[in-house]
Amino acid sequence: MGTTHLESVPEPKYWHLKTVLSEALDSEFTVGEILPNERELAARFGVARATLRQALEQLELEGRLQRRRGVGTTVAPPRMGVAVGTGQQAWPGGGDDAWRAVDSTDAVPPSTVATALEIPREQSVHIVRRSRVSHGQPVAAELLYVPHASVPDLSAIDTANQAARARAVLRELQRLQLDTQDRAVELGSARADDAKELDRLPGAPVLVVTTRFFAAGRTAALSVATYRADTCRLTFGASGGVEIHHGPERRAS
Amino acid sequence: MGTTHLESVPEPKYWHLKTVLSEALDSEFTVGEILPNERELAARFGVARATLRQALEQLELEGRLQRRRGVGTTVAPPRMGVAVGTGQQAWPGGGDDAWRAVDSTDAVPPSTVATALEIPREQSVHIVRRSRVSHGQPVAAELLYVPHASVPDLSAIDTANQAARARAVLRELQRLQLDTQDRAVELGSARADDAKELDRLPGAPVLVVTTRFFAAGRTAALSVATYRADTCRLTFGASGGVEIHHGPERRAS
DNA sequence: TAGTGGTCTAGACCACGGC
DNA sequence: CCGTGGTCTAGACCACTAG
Repeated sequence: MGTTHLESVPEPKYWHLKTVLSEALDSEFTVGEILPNERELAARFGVARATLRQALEQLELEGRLQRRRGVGTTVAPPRMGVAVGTGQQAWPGGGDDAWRAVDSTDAVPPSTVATALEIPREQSVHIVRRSRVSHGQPVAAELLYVPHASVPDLSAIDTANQAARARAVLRELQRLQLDTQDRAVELGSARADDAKELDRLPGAPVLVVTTRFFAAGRTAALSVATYRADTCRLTFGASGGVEIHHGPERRAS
Repeated sequence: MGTTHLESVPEPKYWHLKTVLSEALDSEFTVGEILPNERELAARFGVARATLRQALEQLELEGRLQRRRGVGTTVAPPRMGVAVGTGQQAWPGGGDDAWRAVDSTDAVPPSTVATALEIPREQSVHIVRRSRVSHGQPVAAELLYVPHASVPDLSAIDTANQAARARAVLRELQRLQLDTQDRAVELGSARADDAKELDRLPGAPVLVVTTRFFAAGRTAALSVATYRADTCRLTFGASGGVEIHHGPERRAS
């Protein structure tokens, strides 16, 4: 990594810096290697630390770097492909699900969720919390909202064992005939509790996958899954996904 | 685990600020309304402008705000749902496609693309540029990579009319039997040219949708589509998608 | 030209992890 | 304890848009 200072160009310094660092990462660093600290990097490039940080932020957003307070900045491995839709539709919690049921509560959902579920405001639903781990890393946290009407036969459950309660709700769900489902993906920022579960700071960028499950002409369940945007590439369809990534860009004129 | 975790963790100022602003947006502002400028807001909340900006950045990332240099900060409308997969598989450019072909060139793709296409490095391919507009706003820019082998009958085309050339490539593609396709979504930041097309600054957060098209046992084409992450919610499946969102919405008068 | 958001600086202190 | 990244300040100037 050279120490050449930056020329005065119309291009913002942090943008140029990001490009330089990106190329250095490609050619001079290996995955897992730790970079010089921010104060030294800033000095080396002749910019303020805030400017250097702006470039690092971008690279972290693109999944090239990983920064951890008290530790340092390391070169991140390529994003892992995380299968989100297998093509065929299926209830959550069935068969070889990648999720682990954490617990379940009974509470009033946010009004936006109530609207999507087509139930009255202030009506409580089952809220199942699940988490997903891939390659030894936590990659997603999910809240699954299930109206009582969708699992009418749910017997009285030992409320002390929350995980068992969660599994019971999922089991009851399987008995319904799944009509269809639709899905949406958008960018969000991690709430404090999700951030903790995902081992990130609050506000970290996440991909929010919202899935609506329809059965018997109703919205039978709603899943809001929060994936780490820095480490995950969400894949849809049969195969494992595409391995397109950063790297030298070239374009015709 | 017997210890009480009542630790009074001082919440970062920008995080608290974001919460306060978010609530204010719900209750005291209407879509399209312009906020006080950053210097005034910072003074009003008793923080430095940089701190205030950190909060605004988050809200913009979540699609709550839109900031335009020289103009001001406005309350953004809810994200628009943008259909990305209709469920059934289809070639790009067929029928009622939401895309507009811009031009086409013949060039060597990035090495990552060459790998995905299973072609040798340094081998040139057709690169079709397309753009997508929704509700009067540019929402996505696409680069479609088509190996020459996929469109062998493409006749000599008037290279002066780039748009016609692009349409010709797409037309030839339809003649192939589409076997299957897979798709991946990940977070990225807009390259300079994409940013310009999307009417955003370079580095703006985007959702990158990579689609691989298989035909005759080969990867016949590869699409890399870049969607504005601030204004778009990508929807999959038959219906229009879910309308999960932050708090109460009100319309401007 | 006036006012906005975008960039940048040179400091300071804090929270966390490892030693 | 020390070194790391995370937060915050109080300025400055630049780039853009609109009247």
